[in-house]
Order: sequence, then C-alpha cells, then structure tokens
Amino acid sequence: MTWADVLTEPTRKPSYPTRPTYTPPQVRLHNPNPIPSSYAHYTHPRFNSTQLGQPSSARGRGYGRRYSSTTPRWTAKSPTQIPFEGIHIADDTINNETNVGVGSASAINFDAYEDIPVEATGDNIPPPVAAFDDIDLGEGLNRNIRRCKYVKPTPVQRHAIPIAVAGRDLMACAQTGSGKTAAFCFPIICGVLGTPRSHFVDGTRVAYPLALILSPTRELSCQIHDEANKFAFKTGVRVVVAYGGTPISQQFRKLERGVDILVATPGRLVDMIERARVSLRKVRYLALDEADRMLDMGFEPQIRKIVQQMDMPPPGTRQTMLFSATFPNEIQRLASDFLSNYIFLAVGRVGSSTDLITQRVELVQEIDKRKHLIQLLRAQKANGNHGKHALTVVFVETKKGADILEHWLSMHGFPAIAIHGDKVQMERERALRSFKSGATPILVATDVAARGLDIPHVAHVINFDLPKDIDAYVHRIGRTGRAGKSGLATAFFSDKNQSLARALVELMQEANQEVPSWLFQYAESSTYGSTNRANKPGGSKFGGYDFRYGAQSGSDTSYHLSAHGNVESSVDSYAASPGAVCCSVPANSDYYAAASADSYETPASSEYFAVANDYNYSLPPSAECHAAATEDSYGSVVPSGWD
DNA sequence: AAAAAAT
Repeated sequence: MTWADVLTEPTRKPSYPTRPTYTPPQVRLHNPNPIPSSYAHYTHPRFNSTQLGQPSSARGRGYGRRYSSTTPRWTAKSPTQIPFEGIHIADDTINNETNVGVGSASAINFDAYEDIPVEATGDNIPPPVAAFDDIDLGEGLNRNIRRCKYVKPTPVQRHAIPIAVAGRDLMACAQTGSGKTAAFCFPIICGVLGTPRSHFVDGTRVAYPLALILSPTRELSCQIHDEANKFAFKTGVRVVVAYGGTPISQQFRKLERGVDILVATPGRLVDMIERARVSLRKVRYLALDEADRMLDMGFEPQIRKIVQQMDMPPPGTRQTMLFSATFPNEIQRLASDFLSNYIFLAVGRVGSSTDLITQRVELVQEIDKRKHLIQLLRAQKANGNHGKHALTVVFVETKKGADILEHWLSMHGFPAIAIHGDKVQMERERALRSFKSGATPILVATDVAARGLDIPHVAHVINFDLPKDIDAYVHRIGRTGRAGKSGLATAFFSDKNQSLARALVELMQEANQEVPSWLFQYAESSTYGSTNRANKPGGSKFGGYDFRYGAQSGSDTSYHLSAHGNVESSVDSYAASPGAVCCSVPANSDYYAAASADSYETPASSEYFAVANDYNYSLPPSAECHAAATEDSYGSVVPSGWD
C-alpha cells in the first residue's frame, strides 16, 4: 500500500474497546467517597467499583434518556440558517430550535455518547448539565449559543460549565477542539454580565479587566479572542486581545474603549502592566489555556509574575480555571499554587477521533528526509489528494529548518509557506491565512503551530522532525482529524528519536494503530526512565489524574504508572480516548459512517454536514462552519441553505 | 538544545 492509498483508504471501522459503565450524576453524588470525592465513570484503577457506593449492576444509564434521541437533519432546518459569524447576522435568521431534538428517528446512539469517560474529583462537585438551558447563562449569551448553533453542550462543557458557574476553581483536561474555549468563556461572560462594570474608575487610563485569559501563542490568543467576541456579541461585554509583535498603541486604544475580558499572551501583558495601563486588581476570573504549556519551564516565571507578583487578587478571591489536554503531575503541583479548593476534571472521548487519525511511522534517516518528503507528497498529489481540500502541515524542529524546508518544497513544485517565531507577526498571520485559504496548501511549522490552532481541512500532519516530548506529538497530530473527518499523521522516525520510541509505541497501541516491528525494537532497546514522560512516574500522556490522590496515598509515583501501564480494558479505553487527538464526536458507528464517507478526496458532502452540524460539539463555533460555507477557494460543496 | 513570549 502506498502512502497515497492510506489517504484514500476508507476509514477503518473503529473498534470499540469495552466501555466503562456510565454512572448517573444523582447516583455519583451520593457516593460516600472520602474527600476529595470522586465520580469516576469508569472503574478507576485506584477505586474498584464497590467504592463507587453501589453495586456496579445498579449503575446504569438514565441520565442520557432525558434526551430525545433524535437527530434533526440540518436539511430539515430553516433554509435561512447561516453560520453565526457575529456582527452581520440578524436575529430573525436564527432558528430558535430547542436543544432537544424532536421528531424523526435517530441514527445517533446517545448511550454511546453518555459513555464518554469523565473523572471529576474535589469537594462538592456540581453535577453536569444536559443542556445549556439547564443553567441560566443569561439571555444574551443563550441567544449567541443558539446563533453558534450549539445544539447541546460537549462533554467538557456539560461538566465544566456548572462547576465554573458555581464559582469553583477548576483544573480541566480536555483536548483543544472539544469545545474547551466555550467551556471557560461562557461562565466568564456570564459572570461578567452579573458584575457591575465601571470602566475608567479613577479617571486615569488604566484598564481594569474583570477577566483574564492567557494563552501561549499570539495566534491562539487571537483565536480565543474571536471566539469570545462571538459569544459576547451584543451582550455589552467587551473583549480585548493583547499580544506582541504588533503596535501596542492600537491595543491601548482598544483598552481605552473599555475592557471586561482581556485575552493576552504573557509578555505583552506584563509590558502593559508595567506601563500602568492595565491593572489586574479587579480580575475575578483567570483562565489559562494550554495550562501545562503555560506552566512549563519556559513560561512559568512569567505566569508566576502575572498571577502572584502583580496586583491580581489571591486564590480564593478570584476564580481560576486551567485548561489543557495534558496535565503532568509536576505541572499540577505547580498549578495548585494558583488554585483554591479546586475541582479536577478529566473528560475523555469514547471511540475518540484517534480512530479517525491514521498514524504512520516511517524509518527515515536524517539525510533522506527531504527526499522522502517529496516522494510522499508526490504520491499524495498523484492520488488526487492534494487538491484544494487537503492541507498538509509539516512540523519541523527548528525555525531555520522551517525556512529551509519551505524553500526546498517550493523548488520542487509544492507551494509551501513557513510559520515560526522568527517571522514578524504580519508574516506569521499571512502564512496562516495563505495556508487556510489553500493558496499554499503546505504549512511548514515549528511548535508555534502545534497547540490549539483550529485549522479546518488539515488532512495530513507530517512530523518531519519528531518532537522530544510525546505531548507535543499528541498536540501536533491533533491539527488533523478534526470535525469528524479522517486524518493522516505521518512521522519520520530517525535514530535521533530513539528516546521517543517507547512512548510512541504506547500511544499508538492505545489508539489501535499499527506499530511497525522495527519501532518495537527501538522501544525495547531504549533505556528505561528516559526523557519520555510515559516512562516517568506521573507520565500520563492522556489528560491526567488528580495528583492530589497520589499525594494522599503517599504512593504518588506508582499510581499514575499503573493507570496506564495496566492494560485493563476499561482503563485502557479511557486512556485511548482523552488522548485525544481531536474532536469530540459522538461515538457512534452511523456517525462514523457519515464522517468517513467524507474523506479528503471528496468535497464535504451535505450529509456529513447534516450530522456534524446537528452534533455541533464536533465543530468549533464557526471556524469549520464558516470555512465550509464561505471559503469557496476550497471548492467546497456548499450545503444548500448556507449562503 | 529548541521553541515560545516584550521592545
């Protein structure tokens, strides 16, 4: 089979590992567990089922039955419906349908959806909600949620929103693309709406944001700002973004017009605070996106400075929410300095889109990499897969390497553009635009593009240079396979990557991927206790576990290991899912049928959109919808009813 | 040792 075949190969029938039994919240809450109490939906390695407070046979479904298991096909909806893009949408174009589907028979198995494993630990955990309406988020916000066509909350939203609205601090593990941004934006906007706002309090030009959202890259801050703005549309809540590489004066002007929610990268924020143009004195909500990245070696001092050494109210007097796909123990420990009596939440996905990403590893020595890449891209092109729909991201290790490869690809007839931190911001944004539009369907990127960015139509992620860290790999390949589409991730493995072998093997096995035998050999010969997180205690590649449990028992180190080391089916299925490469789609074979029918060689079919759109939690508010509907540079088939 | 993030 050629590489190109892999792209066109019909999506593999996902094999579902044994799923843990769902525990209804009303039952879970009666759980007499010690503090921190737990409502693990699956049999946690630490707690056998008897500790869940009832015989396992009594743990059934029921919660999910509250939904009518119906699927209004989007074709049945008002033809005036268009994706919500903020400003230019008149209210009357919005279909006011409720969150609960009515009518026709359903192809969606809600029980499967309910099985998505969730672990929440901490004191007095607010129960999850089934619908956005179950929590009073305010009329304005509810209207925007409908505009975004969020039919019902994603798993992470169902759990995180009630926790956040209750004012609790939160540490949440959930993959980017699973509706994480909304999960912290909704409660923040809701909270800001309920807070008396008075800008320019003291007649100076100091801005006093009520909420601060920090992210590790400028582009990601932009993306969050756009989302938040959309959610805050016509609510009177003002969202401003601040990041480097662009004139600060313009950002000051925005601040002067009033700011409630400030989205920022750390450097620029510190600058603004030091110039006394921003004060954190009134911050009531603090959110860190990609929190593990924000607290790792490179960022930690800056974050500590912002959170602890400026005028930010201390934990307990502000609400702090940390979101990330991965939460290593060490990072949890650091993070707990910023939190007060927090709830730890890990949301996974059954039959996660890992199943939709085919992971391949090729043994390629450094010297052969470029040649190999060209061959790979040629095969892809020959197979008709490199048309307007298929975008490819090529990850490299260094900025210089990115430039070199961009040039090399262009020389060989592959329109490529590089993005990395040595480019000026204008170039970075231009590169991203050029890539998204399909003008240069190959993006050569450093890790600047590894996290959080939601780029529709990425069919293929190539790890030209593998990262040192398996987390980075998880984040990188998560750029594809989004919104229920199949994706391909190819890695060039060289002798240099030996230390990654073991973690890579484990990851691929958990995701039911074929592991080449030579890779097993690398894994075996690699030294135990290498730099891979998977080899270290606490090395949870997927989401994580509340480190407070480990601390309680005093066996902090072996606990996490056993969670992933044991190939116990229920645990394993959990491990495989939050891992998470990608979007949270309903785990349902019909869904997959529809989604897989739409692989990248064919334009998105309207049937695909029907399913994806109704189960909107696979789609970020409008990035995907909007792209599909308007970016005809892809030559997309635009579903009827969309402008 | 690299990338990111302020000027």
